[in-house]
Order: sequence, then C-alpha cells, then structure tokens
Amino acid sequence: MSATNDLSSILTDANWTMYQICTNEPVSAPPVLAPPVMRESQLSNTQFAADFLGSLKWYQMAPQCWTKQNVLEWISYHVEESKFDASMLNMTNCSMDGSVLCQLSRETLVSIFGSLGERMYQSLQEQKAKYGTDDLNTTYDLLNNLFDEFPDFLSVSGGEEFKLLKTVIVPEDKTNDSSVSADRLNMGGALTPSSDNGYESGSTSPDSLDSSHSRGMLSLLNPSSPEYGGSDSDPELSDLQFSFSAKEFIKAEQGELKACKRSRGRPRKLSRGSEYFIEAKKNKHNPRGAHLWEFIRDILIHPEQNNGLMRWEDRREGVFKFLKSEAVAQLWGQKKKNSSMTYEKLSRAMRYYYKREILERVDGRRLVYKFGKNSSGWKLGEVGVGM
DNA sequence: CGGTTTTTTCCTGCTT
DNA sequence: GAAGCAGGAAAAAACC
Repeated sequence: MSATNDLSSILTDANWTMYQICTNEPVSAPPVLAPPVMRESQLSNTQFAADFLGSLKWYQMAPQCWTKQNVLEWISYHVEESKFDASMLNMTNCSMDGSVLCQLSRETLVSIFGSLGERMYQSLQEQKAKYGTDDLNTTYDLLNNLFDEFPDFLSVSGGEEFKLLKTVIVPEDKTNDSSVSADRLNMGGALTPSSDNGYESGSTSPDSLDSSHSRGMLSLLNPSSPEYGGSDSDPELSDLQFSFSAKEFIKAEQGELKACKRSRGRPRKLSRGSEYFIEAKKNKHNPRGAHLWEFIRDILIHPEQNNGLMRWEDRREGVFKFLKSEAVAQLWGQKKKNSSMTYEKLSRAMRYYYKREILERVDGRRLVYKFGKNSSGWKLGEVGVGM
C-alpha cells in the first residue's frame, strides 16, 4: 500500500473516530509504553534489531529515525488530537520519512497542515529535544518570532471568500474516496526543495492559506495593549513536553464527555495535566491574555490586514460591523484554541460587555456594535494608524 | 486556596 | 425558516 493510501486510511479512521458523537471510544493517545523487552543475546541479531526498531512507535524514538509509517502515525495522532479535518490535507505531501520531515521548516509544516502545522512543528521540536538533538532555545526563538515572519497571511485576493478551518466534518460516507475532499480543500502545494530549509511550499494559492489567516491575524494584535503579550503563549510551548499519560487521560475524558448528553452550562473541558499539552501555557509576559474586545479592536485597527472580516461604520464613534461573523468567531476560537467557537457564542460574550460599558448597544442593526467608554485603544488619537 | 472576573456553552424567546 | 439579538443560567478557566 502506498504511503498516501496509508495516510488516507489512517486519517479517515482518525476523523471517523474523532467525530462520532456518541461513542465511548477515545481516540488513541500515545500510551506509556515500555519498549519491547530485548534480551542481551538478541542484540546481535540483525533481524531482531530491525524488528525491534520497526516495533517502536514514533514517540519512542528520535524523529530523525522515523519511518514513513511513523511519520504517518505521527500525523494521524496530531490530526486526532486536534480534531483537525484530515480531508483538508494534500496527502502527497505527507509521504516522507523522519529525516525528510526534520528538514521541513515550520513554514512548510504550516503550509501543509494549516493551523495544525504549528503544533506539529512544536511536537517535532519537542520530540527532537526529548531525544537530545535539538536546542530548545532555537525553538523558543523560532516561536517567539513566529508572527513576525508571516506578514502576508491575510493578503488574499479581493473578494475571496474567507476560507475557514472546518475542524469538524463528519464524513457522510466513511468509504468515500478521501481524494475528493482533499481536492476540495487542498492544504498545500507541492513541496519543492529549498536551499535554506530543505523544503518549502511552492503553493501561493489562497486555498493553502486557510488557518494561516489566523496567524496573520494574531500577528496584528496590538502590541501597545498592556494586556496583550503579543505572541500569546507560543514561546512557552517550547517548554512543553509530551505527557502521554496525561493525554491518555484527556482522550478518555473526551470520550466520556461525548458519550453523554451535554448538561447545561459550560462543559468540563480538560482535566488537569491536559492543558499541559493541549492548552497553551500562560505566558508570563501576558498574564491576563487577550480579551475578546481587544481582539475585535485589533482586527479593526488593522484594516489592511483584516481581510474584510470587520469594518468601521463610524470610526469616530467607535461603531463597527462584523462582515464575516463566523470567520471572526473562528479566528477567536483559534486564538483561544477552541475549535467550536461560533458567532453565536462570541456574540454572547460581546453582549456581556454592554453592562460593563466596554460596548454600547446599537439597536436595530445586525452585526453592529459600538465601543463604549470603558474600551480603549481604538480611537484615532490612541492609535497611530490613520483610518 | 478561595473569591472574582471573563468567557464559554446552552437555552428560550423574540426580531429582522 | 434562517440568522441574529437578548439575556438567564451554569460552569470552566483565568486572574487576583
């Protein structure tokens, strides 16, 4: 079977497993596994050694040593873990062994896997570090500079529909040819050799941008805001290491949650230890994180980058309108690492701002809000950007 | 660790 | 009927 077919199969199964609503089956997480016991006498046995290596999972060895199958399993794991819609992947880009994978730049991974690419890049760095081959400081620096390097992510051709990361797509027919859906949302162009990073994406198609939009969007967070740390929590992700037992727990708990009908109110999200992996850790430099209204404000004050998501209706009065409400919600969700964010939920949070006078009501106009007296950073005098 | 704040989730009813 | 608005309720998560 070809690697492409392998992945297709793996990912189809992954999505199917992930998106079945009422099953109790948690998606597979890397378990705490001891490597197969190997007797000393067996060490000299070449076949045994080969078998032994072949029996190892990706999380049991350095990424440089991964086989194509290991790489596919690694991809599959992240697809499952993040509820990524695998149908978006151009699977021809996924056929590589660990040595090739390790040469891919973060940008390339992002171009292939969209929003998942960052996490995968982090995972790769962590795995390298775990096996003593990486410099965490390098990772830190790379992550720290992440947004600076993506100034053009929002530069999509005018009128282009903003393409969202469809994180939850339940296949109607499990047996469907995945290439059809892959074509529908082809994530990346063909990989082409690059002198610097080994490989880089040759794609400049807007289709390949996808969640990269959000990265661009996040990059425009107002650095002047005292409550914005700029890069959110990313730099500290380099400190993260896999905690397989914790992840196993997460999966089990997610499975349990899916198994029963949601109760009223916010559901329990993830257990302790899970945030260690799933949730970005709090950034010491960004103790409070970004608030929703600041996120909205920062989209508005960078019209050149907001890609038609929102616009000012009355700049002086602070009146603004959502043009692509669900897209903004998805961006917000991506920022908060919540793939199920919707405009409905976002708007509820917006309505809470009325009472605090961060926003004022604008009656009779759909999708229109107005900044209130307790908001700041949007007025022309406060922002050094002419609008 | 407990209290507070902010956000998320769900819901019902209403309006456009 | 769909989409959006309004706001109560409950709870998670972040903060203090």
